[in-house]
Amino acid sequence: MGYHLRRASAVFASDFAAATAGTGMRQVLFGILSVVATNPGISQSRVGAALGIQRANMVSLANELTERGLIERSVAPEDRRAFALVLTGAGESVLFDCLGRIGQHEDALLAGLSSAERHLLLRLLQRIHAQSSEVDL
Amino acid sequence: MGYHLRRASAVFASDFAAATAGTGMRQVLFGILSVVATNPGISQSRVGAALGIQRANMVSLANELTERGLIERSVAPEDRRAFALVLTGAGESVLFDCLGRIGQHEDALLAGLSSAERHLLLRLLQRIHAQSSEVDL
DNA sequence: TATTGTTATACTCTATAACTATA
DNA sequence: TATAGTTATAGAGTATAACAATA
Repeated sequence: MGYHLRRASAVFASDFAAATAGTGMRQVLFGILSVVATNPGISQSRVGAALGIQRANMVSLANELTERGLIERSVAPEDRRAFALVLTGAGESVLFDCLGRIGQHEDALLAGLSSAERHLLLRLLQRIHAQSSEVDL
Repeated sequence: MGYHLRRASAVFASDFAAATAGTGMRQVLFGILSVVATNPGISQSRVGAALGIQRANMVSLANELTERGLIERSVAPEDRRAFALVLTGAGESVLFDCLGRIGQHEDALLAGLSSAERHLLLRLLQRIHAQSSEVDL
């Protein structure tokens, strides 16, 4: 099972790269943007916990998104150790653009599966990684 | 879907590491051993094509397995450019040992899924990555 | 004492280009 | 000319340890 998950995941990963070519997006960055979009004001640590990214590795990723003007960091009022992350307008556009591109490509990849099979697959995968996730957002 | 595949795959990857701790095995190496085991005499390139590993990256991986005494390389009689790979006795033991460990751990990870759900998940994953695979062995 | 963010570091994985020897 | 294996190299992802500021 681990093997097949690994291979299927690799197929989607290279498809992601093809779908978002030219946008400078990567799977990790896209994941961060998504989490920040649905949880405005969330801290770096919490994003990392949700996505399985270590605090130390979140730093350069958050720097990258900040330097590109896709997110903004401000000191969290209730905890001055933490940064509150929010999407900028540009960040929202990039996220929206990528969601469209990825949706199209994923539809093509899943063309061989019926709608019922897709939903089933999605739910099974969720059940697998939900067990092991620190935080669910 | 790409996101959930990525996360589920990561869960199995870290479980693989835990299951095989101390054996020096990694997912890539294990994959190579498996393919060589079921296709004795296969060439490095063919292994790479089956597993999605580039020729250039196969070199150091095959070196590593050879230096550990898990596989043997011999010049292929019908094509002197290629190496024919076979498992050594030690390679078979390691593979067998890891298969046992991984089986146990995967059973635990999939405890929440019925037998029917596991088979379904496996078949759906196979159908996804079979489309994009160069070689099926 | 614990946690947030940070720096530094190292290892694995992956991707590309150029070389050699065989075909 | 095409392919198998090789070398060198660079980028991305991930993991750990140690530090400052704040809780």
